[in-house]
Amino acid sequence: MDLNNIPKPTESELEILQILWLHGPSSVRFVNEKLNEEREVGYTTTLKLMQIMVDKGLALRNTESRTHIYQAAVSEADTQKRLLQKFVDTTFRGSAMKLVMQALGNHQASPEELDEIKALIEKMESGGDDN
Amino acid sequence: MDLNNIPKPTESELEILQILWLHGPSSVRFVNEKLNEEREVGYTTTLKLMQIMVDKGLALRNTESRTHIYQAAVSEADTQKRLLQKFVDTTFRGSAMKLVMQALGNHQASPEELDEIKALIEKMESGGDDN
DNA sequence: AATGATATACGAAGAGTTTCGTAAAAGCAA
DNA sequence: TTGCTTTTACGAAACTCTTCGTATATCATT
Repeated sequence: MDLNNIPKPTESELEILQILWLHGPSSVRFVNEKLNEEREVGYTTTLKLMQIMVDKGLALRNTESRTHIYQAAVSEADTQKRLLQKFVDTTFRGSAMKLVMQALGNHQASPEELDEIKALIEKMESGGDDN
Repeated sequence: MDLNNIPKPTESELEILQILWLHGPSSVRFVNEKLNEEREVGYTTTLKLMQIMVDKGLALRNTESRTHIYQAAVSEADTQKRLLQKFVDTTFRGSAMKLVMQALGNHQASPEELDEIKALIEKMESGGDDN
């Protein structure tokens, strides 16, 4: 696959990335077991997906030992940012604020979390040009 | 398609829904022209998609005149809510607050918008159970 | 060495999505 | 009526994603 220019991960690939981000470099077996805590997936299915991810540049693998070790090749924060951008565009016509309001309204937040958000807003309102 | 139990719209279907939500009941030609403001799409491609959307229950159509008129069969708010829920789960491991923080950080908001959010937070902090 | 377990490689089937060519029907204009 | 345009209907190709069967290689155990 094209070095540089890494594509958007699919649903299944994102699930695997979540595991790699959370647990660090992992074997296919480990990832497959984690996936199977959520839903049934065959071992070779997971293997194939992870091989494709390497091909796409979403993951790297170390083939020194017989059991190959895979790791994420894209960062969680960057990926979230990219996917969020696209999601805001397609689902909220680019209005991040509408999304924020929806998210705040739908999900209940703890007082601590709300304070965190308020703090961020304060910061944005004071030094409110850059970023 | 199954009445009731309407599936999640695909990317292309969502694009079309956006147009229908924004402009109300529309002909295939109109929708196709709007789509072509963004990217090149053939007329029959748009037609086929819209027919499928009727089949899935995502859209309704009036066939009284020769030019059929389509309208969204699902509301914008409900759809956004559904898609947001799924997006939070898959991309932010269920943490709506992380998503909110990201969205606030990435996109610049006007003071008015920030105030709106603050107002919502105040409301949540006072009467903070229901909703 | 032989057996069994575990790993990767390969390829292809099946489902869903997107695209569009072609045909048929309906309306319009000369 | 005869053609030209617009519209819908139909079906299939192209593409992507997911899944898994089968083959092959590697390792450990006896």
